Amino acid sequence: MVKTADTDKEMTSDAPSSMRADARRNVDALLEAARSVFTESGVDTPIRTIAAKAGVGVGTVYRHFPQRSDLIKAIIQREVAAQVEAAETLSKNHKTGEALALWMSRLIEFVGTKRGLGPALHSGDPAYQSLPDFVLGQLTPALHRLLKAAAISGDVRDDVDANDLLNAGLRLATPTNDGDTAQAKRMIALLVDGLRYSPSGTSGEV
Amino acid sequence: MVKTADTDKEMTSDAPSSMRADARRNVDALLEAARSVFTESGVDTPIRTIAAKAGVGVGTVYRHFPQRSDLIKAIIQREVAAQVEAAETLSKNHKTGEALALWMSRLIEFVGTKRGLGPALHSGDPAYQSLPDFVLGQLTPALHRLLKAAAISGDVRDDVDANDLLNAGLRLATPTNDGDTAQAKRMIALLVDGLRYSPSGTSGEV
DNA sequence: CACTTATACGGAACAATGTTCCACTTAGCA
DNA sequence: TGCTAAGTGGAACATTGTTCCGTATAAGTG
Repeated sequence: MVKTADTDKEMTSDAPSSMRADARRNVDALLEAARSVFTESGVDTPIRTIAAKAGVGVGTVYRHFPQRSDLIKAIIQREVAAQVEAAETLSKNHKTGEALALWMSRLIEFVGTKRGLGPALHSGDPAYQSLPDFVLGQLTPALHRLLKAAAISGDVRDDVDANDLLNAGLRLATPTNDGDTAQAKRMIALLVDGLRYSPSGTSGEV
Repeated sequence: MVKTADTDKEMTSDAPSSMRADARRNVDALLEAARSVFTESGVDTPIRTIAAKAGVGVGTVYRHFPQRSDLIKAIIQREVAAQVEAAETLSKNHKTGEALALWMSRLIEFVGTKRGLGPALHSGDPAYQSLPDFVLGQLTPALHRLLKAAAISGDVRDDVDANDLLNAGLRLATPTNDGDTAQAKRMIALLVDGLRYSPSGTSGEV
């Protein structure tokens, strides 16, 4: 279910047509190699391994993707876009609160796609530095809209920041080492219930 | 298995008296060096650096602490014990729900103590492998008691697993790269509010 | 097509770090 | 004092990130 019917033309989204033919070919091969390696072995797989799988030298990898995060970004672009689109779709087909809950839950599949992506997002490792900005930058506006709509309709409280919620969601969505997502589901659900709780009652302060 | 009365003398907790004097000296020096290095530079500081700071060779480090996590464990033992003790103290001085909330919030200080400890707990890196088991093993029973008490008194719902909650808490408690804990506080508070919400639809909402 | 050149390539080379191994040192003991 | 098992230090090897540069070639140009 991950792979949708791609047109068979590789859409690398990273290849300005001004690029030399061999360069383009190598970029494509790298993306292809990285895609499979990231899924199987994780986003922290050695560069040499990816280079070998793509049949190029490491120099070529660094030429096109100076930082590891650049390679990851190129690869998860689709997933990020899909997550953003899901916000649109969900809000059309569900009540605001439910749409929000479903979108948050969908973060689990988003993060689960590439092994190690979750930890990478919060590790602070300089090799991944630009990843959080990229992901948060894309997803925050989408979540913001869902959250605002749900707040206005009264499905959830209105004192929660989209950025906080997204960060929390991404942290909880990261699967456990053994790849089990059941716990993630429960934790996300618990967090979402926090949105439904109205602090106006008793406490809520710590 | 609770720690029995530590005296305030340097309690390395890793030094059976059967140990040779020089070995004991080295272990102490290592713990001292590691403690400061972990706080300043993070738990992923190179072994060589720690060895140098302690004035020993790397072989000596590996002799006493075969895995990096062994060194970390020795160092955070106090903090873990303090967090466990806090459960006791809090439940004596607060209502059940409040005690639970405060304890969850205290995870932020616990995790914030050593730079990089949070990510290490969830990274899946084999060098830290035994850490999660160690930490969860100590903290889960404590949280379980708090959670159960709060559920019985009706302060929180009763369908949440202590392990799930602890995992979630630890993930959310991990500070952002810049060391800001404000967001962590808000996220934890939101999670705790999820405990107060009753999924059956009625009772939780006042 | 032959020639030129900017572009790209590959991989050797260097640096940082984890980890092992063993010749040498020394604490504890008789 | 001398013996021996325990402990030490750091050289040596393995892995990986990253840079650099001599070589190869795509794509124009005449």
